[in-house]
Amino acid sequence: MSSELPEKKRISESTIHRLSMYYRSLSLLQKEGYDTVSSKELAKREKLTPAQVRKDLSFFGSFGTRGLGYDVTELKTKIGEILGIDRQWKVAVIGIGNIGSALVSYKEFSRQGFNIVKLFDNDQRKIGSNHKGLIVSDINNLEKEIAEDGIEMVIITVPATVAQYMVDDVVRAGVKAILNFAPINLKVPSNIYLRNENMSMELEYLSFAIVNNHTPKNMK
Amino acid sequence: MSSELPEKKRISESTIHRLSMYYRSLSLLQKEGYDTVSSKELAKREKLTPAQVRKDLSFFGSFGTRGLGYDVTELKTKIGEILGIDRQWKVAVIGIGNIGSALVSYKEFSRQGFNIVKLFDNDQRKIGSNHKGLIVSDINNLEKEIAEDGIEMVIITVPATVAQYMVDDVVRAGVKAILNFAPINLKVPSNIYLRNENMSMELEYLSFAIVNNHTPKNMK
DNA sequence: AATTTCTTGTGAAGCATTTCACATGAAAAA
DNA sequence: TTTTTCATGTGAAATGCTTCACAAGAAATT
Repeated sequence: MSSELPEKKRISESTIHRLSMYYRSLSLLQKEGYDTVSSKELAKREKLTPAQVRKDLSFFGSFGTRGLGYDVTELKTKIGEILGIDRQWKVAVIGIGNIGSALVSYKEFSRQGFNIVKLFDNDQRKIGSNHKGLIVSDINNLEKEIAEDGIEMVIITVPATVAQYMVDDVVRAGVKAILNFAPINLKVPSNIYLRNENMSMELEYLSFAIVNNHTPKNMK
Repeated sequence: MSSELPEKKRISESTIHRLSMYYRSLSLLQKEGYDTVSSKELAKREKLTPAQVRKDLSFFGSFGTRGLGYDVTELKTKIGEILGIDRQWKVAVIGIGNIGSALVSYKEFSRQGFNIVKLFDNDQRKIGSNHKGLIVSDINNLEKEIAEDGIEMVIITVPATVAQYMVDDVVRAGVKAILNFAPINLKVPSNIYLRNENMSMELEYLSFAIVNNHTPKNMK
């Protein structure tokens, strides 16, 4: 006999992004001293509709009180659990160039529980150097060190030409998710999560908007 | 008598992002020596469906040849025109901290025609310093210098607490579009385009995916 | 205690986006 | 030249996402 298959709710990417937004608004509301917040207020702060807020939350449960709204601290905790940021994540940065070293000092990451604990580069001049208290490791030890440290997420900021090799290495090392800044389409096994961060794309969107006098439904 | 109102096709954000992707694939195809490409091949490279590719392009015209596909160079040119990257854009970076100074050296920007021509900071130690051949200006001259140079886009990489002031300044100076890295919701007049780049959000998405064993339709 | 006010949670409706499927037409092959 | 193959462009169908609208329930007010 087998247990029920877990119901696979298909949550959209947009919903997850909005959860991140709610989380940030709730942190602010907390600081501002609010105990409760309505979907209306939350929506206003994030330029959304109240229905959207309630629908997003409804995928995960009922967190509010009718007539009153949501308890700020409680909802923040709940969303933190849903997003998996109620814990600390070990993250490695691969490629300590301009972007890579900027990310090492990026406060928002650690604030959300993403702790950069290891840096890698292939440049002999960089290996051994200190960035914010971390020593840059040789990229040749990538697989071994990632596996040893139990690192689950990596950020890839190497040139496009070598990014795929890095991916292959970290996948072998047991990494579960990759945030890629290299402007290239990487191949990963289907059980590995990959996101691409492409900052040029955002400027291209703006360029398109200016040139075409675009009136979008919602600018992100 | 008045001329016809221009037909306001509502192009989705997704379509525009995919155009950026096609553009990049076409650049690569060009380098690889291909003269033509089918929607099938383009789709394969970007992990999309051929129908999606054709539909996206169809919003802007008919660029292909039946039985043959698209001329690589011609399509690339067309998409470049649509995205408005068939020209050079002057961009200023406001806030020369970790992220800001990394972006100054970010090659992808200039490669797509986004030229960073001016840097601003409020820190006396940074003002006057040289980054990749550019001298950091005093943020107090923001409005004047942006207007003088005819800068249309700015990238904001200042702390969240002061970002709104910067926005107000550059809007007065006549900037048309803003790419914001500060984790805050900025207010802009409705004729100004604003995009927010939030790198933590991408890690949060990955975190969610790992924790919930998420199977998304399309990981971006 | 009864009434009013407020706000959630959620099916259903309304929109938007993606995919299907095929007529059309160009190129390649016979 | 004729036939076959290939691949576009596009209405229509399917799917997915957002908004509506309201019953239900909790708090505040009378």
